[in-house]
Amino acid sequence: MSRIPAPERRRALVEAALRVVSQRGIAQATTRAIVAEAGMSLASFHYAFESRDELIDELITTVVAREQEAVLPEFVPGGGLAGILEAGLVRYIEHLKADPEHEQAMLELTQYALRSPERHPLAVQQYERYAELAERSLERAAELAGATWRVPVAQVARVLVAFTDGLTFTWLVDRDDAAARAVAHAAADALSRMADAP
Amino acid sequence: MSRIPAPERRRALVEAALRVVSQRGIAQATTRAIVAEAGMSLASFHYAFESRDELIDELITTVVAREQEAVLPEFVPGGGLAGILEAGLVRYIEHLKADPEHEQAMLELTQYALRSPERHPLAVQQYERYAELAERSLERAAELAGATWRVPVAQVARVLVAFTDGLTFTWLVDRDDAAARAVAHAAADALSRMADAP
DNA sequence: GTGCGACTGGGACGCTCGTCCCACTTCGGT
DNA sequence: ACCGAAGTGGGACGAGCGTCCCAGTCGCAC
Repeated sequence: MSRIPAPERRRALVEAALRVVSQRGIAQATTRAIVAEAGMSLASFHYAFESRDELIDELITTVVAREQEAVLPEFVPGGGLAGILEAGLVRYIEHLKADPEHEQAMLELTQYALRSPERHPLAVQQYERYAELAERSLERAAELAGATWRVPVAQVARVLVAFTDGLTFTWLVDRDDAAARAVAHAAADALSRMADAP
Repeated sequence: MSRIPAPERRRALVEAALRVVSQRGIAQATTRAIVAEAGMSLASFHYAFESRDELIDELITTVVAREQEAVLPEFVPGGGLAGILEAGLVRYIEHLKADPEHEQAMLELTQYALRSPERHPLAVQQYERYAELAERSLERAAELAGATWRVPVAQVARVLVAFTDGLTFTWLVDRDDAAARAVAHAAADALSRMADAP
């Protein structure tokens, strides 16, 4: 094995861990499985990280920080605010269908963090980040539609996050695209009513 | 230990397993933890069950079959359909707050089932059951409000399940009651628009 | 009361887990 | 050229896991 400085190795291990969690679940993300995925020896793991817990924590923070605005809204001519929001959610569904394992991994990491008191803040952070991204999308959508939010955007954002979560979870179970679109439609409808049209 | 016939022991073990999963998560629900919770010896476990997997499967089916219509709607004078639905969802929030660990356990069991191909059908069954319960609640709500569903109720039910799931998951993370009520309000609003008032 | 099948308890098995140790190799600065 | 620090590899550790075995004990039918 070629020599790799520790910080770079940390990054490689985090990436490998994400792949293992996505493909096999967090319970199967053992030090040995991660190291095998990264093509390293077991000793390298504990040279780069104090413990498995330290890696999992870094995995969560890394992956949350990297989260993109997946549902950045685009203008839909004639659709109004509801149409723009629905189009955004439909695009999220496409993203979900393209990489279901990633979203499943996110959900699993959240639930994992929820189980230990010292990791709970990580889950809260994760959802604050989601809310932040949702907020930006909602502001952009209102701007495109020429509408203004009647309710504080931060509050609307939390509703959007909850709707997206439910959409994701149920789709992961039943893989029913039509049902997901129905949820997207209903959610967009509900959200749009929290704004005033110009 | 007094002598207990195997079928009864199975039931006791399933109950103990549910308590362990609720309190400590499915990863910690080891055979030893479960028998300790049930106050039995380890050998009794494999006298009643072939394997841990068999118990987990039975735990999931048991707990799904037992699921109640938690959000059975009541008439809310002057509220209309949206009001009735929102009241039902608010009652679900109360139920969630009263026993968060149980709902968390449900979510965990679903995600666990999602991870192995032979268990995936259990998760699907679980959500079919949820949809069925949601359907009955929606029919009852429409009846109380004197409204009729414009969209097939089964389809509305899936949207309700998704909304409830999102509500549950996000509340488990942030424990924000106000945000949960906002989601309930928006969800009820969206659902009520899938029906025609009389 | 006696026999047999149902049930019990303790201990042990083989395996995998996270972690650690230590001899070894490589690299950059002098 | 060399020396100390940085990085590597294999093997081992103790603990915990699911599962199994087996000698023992109970209760019911006869």
